[in-house]
Amino acid sequence: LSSADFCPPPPEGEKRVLDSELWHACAGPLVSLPIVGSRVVYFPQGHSEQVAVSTNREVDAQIPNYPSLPPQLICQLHNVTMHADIETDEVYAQMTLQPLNPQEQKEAYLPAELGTPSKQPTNYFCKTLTASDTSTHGGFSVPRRAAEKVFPPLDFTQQPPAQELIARDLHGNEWKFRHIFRGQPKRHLLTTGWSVFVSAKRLVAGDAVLFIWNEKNQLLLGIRRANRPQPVMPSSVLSSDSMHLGLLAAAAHAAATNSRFTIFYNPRYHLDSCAKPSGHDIVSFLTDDFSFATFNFSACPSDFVIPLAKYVKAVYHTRVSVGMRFRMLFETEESSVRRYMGTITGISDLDPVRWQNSHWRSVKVGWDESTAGEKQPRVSLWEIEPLTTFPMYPSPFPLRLKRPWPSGLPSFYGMKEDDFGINSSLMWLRDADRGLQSLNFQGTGVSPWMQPRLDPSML
Amino acid sequence: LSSADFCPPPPEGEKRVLDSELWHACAGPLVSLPIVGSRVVYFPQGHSEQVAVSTNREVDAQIPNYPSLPPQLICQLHNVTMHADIETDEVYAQMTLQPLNPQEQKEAYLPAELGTPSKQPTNYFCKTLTASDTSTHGGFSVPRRAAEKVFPPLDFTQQPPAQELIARDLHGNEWKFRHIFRGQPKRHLLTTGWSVFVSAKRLVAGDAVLFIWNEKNQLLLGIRRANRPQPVMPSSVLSSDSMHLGLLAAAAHAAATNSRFTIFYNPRYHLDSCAKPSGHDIVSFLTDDFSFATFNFSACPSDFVIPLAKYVKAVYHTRVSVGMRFRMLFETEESSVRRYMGTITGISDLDPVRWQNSHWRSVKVGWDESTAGEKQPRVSLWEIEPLTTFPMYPSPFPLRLKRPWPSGLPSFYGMKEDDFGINSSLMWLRDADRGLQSLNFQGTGVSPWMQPRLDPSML
DNA sequence: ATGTGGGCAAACAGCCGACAA
DNA sequence: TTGTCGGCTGTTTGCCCACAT
Repeated sequence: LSSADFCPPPPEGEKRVLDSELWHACAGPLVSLPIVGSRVVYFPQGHSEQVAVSTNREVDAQIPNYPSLPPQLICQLHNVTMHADIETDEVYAQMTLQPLNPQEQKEAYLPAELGTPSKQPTNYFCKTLTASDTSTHGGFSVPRRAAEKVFPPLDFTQQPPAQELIARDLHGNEWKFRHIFRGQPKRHLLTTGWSVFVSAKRLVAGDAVLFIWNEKNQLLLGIRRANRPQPVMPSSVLSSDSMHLGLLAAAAHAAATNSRFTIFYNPRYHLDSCAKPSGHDIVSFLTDDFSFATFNFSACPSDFVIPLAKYVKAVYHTRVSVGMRFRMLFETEESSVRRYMGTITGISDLDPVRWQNSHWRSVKVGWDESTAGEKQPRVSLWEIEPLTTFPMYPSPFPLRLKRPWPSGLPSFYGMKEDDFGINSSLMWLRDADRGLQSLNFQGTGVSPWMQPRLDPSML
Repeated sequence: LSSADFCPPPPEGEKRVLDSELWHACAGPLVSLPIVGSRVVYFPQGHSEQVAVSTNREVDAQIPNYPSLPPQLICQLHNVTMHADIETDEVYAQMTLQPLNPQEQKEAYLPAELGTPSKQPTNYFCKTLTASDTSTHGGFSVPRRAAEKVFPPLDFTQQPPAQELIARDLHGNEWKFRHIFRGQPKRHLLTTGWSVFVSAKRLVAGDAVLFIWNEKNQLLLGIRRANRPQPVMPSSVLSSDSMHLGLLAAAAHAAATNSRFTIFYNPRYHLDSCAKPSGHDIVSFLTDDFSFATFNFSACPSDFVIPLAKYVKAVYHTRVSVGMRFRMLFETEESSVRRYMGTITGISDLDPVRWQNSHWRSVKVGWDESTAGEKQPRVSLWEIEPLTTFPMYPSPFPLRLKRPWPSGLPSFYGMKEDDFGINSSLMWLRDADRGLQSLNFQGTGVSPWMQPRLDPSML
């Protein structure tokens, strides 16, 4: 790191604010963070999953339950800070949550709390590094369109045209590169300075780099490592069991005292590593669907902190049932998004012992494409976009519900709804969740999840 | 790492057993591990301290107490495994502990449970690397005596005498070096292969390397990094608060259910980073001292899992008081040990709120040497070796005790003691601890710790 | 006894266009 | 359009000894 091509970040005060645009670009198009000040739903179960992945250990069955800890906590999101691992540049976020008491949950909140979809920057490009790019033999071959879009224009009166680029990474470090247009045929290359960057970041072929030209005319530089087998280390600080206990204890304590607690969210640990989905029967089923143009269905595969509005909409305002077809967004190799289609094959608790009646990954799914064998066989309601193949209003038949959906509730997010309407909806939500947990369906022979809809008036 | 001088470890089954001798050599002469199967005392408070150091965060005052969790747990040590960080080679140990119920604590145990002092290997040497050693310009200059003692003898009929050495590190990786005896004057050098090792381990001048020639005629190779400012990263997995909660919850749960739990012990995090000790009054005081030749006082500065026998001896069979002089072992720069002297300046709770009546670092001390300004101002009873300047038997005066030390108890570790004697001692120990916790000294104007001795019959 | 530095040769890093996919 | 290669050159690595401490 002693090369002149690398400059440490300027002091610039105690805490430097990490560039949000770059963070999101590195995190990928599917990762969105809830808005500070908004209400979110926190899933200890999902958090536990992430800790399990990051410690590379499954949750020990010995770990006791916290009976007072429900599967989800409605929280106020007090703070979100974006971070990047100093060693690996891995992005993660720190969130401060405060569970809301019933009184606070009643208070009105703005419908805008759904969260802003992760907006990928426009002037950017992302290239997966080739063997030549990472070899010490040469520099970095810049795709032509990328160079023309993202880099400052070269002075073509020079022979050869060249300039010095200065790019800033997530930590604010500056990297200098010689950008030259030469060769036969002509091409854009980064030469001097490139290998210093590659070795400092320990990039290998298959990793990707990412350049952004932002509104302030700054060049930003990020990396996205390939999904190589995670060399997750067993932490050496705390046993994975203790970590799980700590996560649960922190949430339970915060819930009991309505005090703040802090969690780390690592978007990298989304990535699959799940068993193959079982075979599925494709059964068509009818439903209605309260879709609003403003809703963003681009769910993050394993977000365990999601906007409350998203949760409410998915759990209480969307009817799903076995056999129903759906779409879900995934990130492609080229860091764009595409939809995969699948069919719901079951609705049941992921962990009936520890997390009964949790909505976390309660939907068992089968994927249409054979290449989807590595996708999760279980998703959460808010991650999928049910397909509506029939007219939405009115619902053709009530889906085994004894009575149709209570009027007034579907327009939960309607702009014309008065405060009382919103409050009553929230109260109902709370009551319904409470009812779910106290119900015992044993002996009826049918799991409550097999019913496409739980009407609170049935309880 | 693509050099031919490095070989990955052989498969050799699923789990490779790390070389104990090498681990201890890297950990240093003061680090000893309790014996598997023995009884130990576990201090959540000390564990918490280590987590605080490793996460670089102090314990949040908001963290709730676990009222059911005493400051120390008597446990059976079921398993100890030695580990080394795959990135840094930092050594640490994993221990499986099981809290004992009162019945189990009564059962007889062997006096040998004090633990084996860390036996540093005999055929070894440790050298702090110079600028020349770590420069790319040359190799490694081996001290003459070290080479003659640890390396296989060279064939001096060759000109120059040379051989290939193969050394194995903590992970079982093999490193090949050319060992040559040349130069004017003649000296032992490691040339080819050395720089690969230096760069792979990221060694810098000031770090130390360590060669062992063991009984199986294998060459082992370890490193000990200099105490450079720890670049402790904030984990990005779990918040430090949650970690503390997890640690406490794991211990509390294990204590409540008498089930096993797992902790990591990192001898590196011993190293000071404490505030300067306050000024101290040197007050001489008299005491007696039940010293046994078999006892090992080489305490590890911050072990939070210590042999039960060591705890019992220090807490119940050693009288300490303010003003008393003591010695304590420390590791020197050259990785040997030396004694520092000091004076006890106070005895009180380190954390009167969270950990009342804990023996953890209950002794405030002042150090004789001015260079000792960086040493801990607080130590635990079992870490120090009180100096006996007066005849041991009988005690000149009873130190404000209403009655002398109960007969029979001092010979706790005596070989002639029958089972009943041992059992009654343990029962008394338990009762005494319980009594301590239930007592309330408020209003008496004197802290219980200010009394040099707590006689259980006083309670 | 051992740390540092000059001399020197071999290896590597790294810039170039040629060529092919 | 862009990945890889041979050619070429400047820099670094690394082995040797001299010399100083």
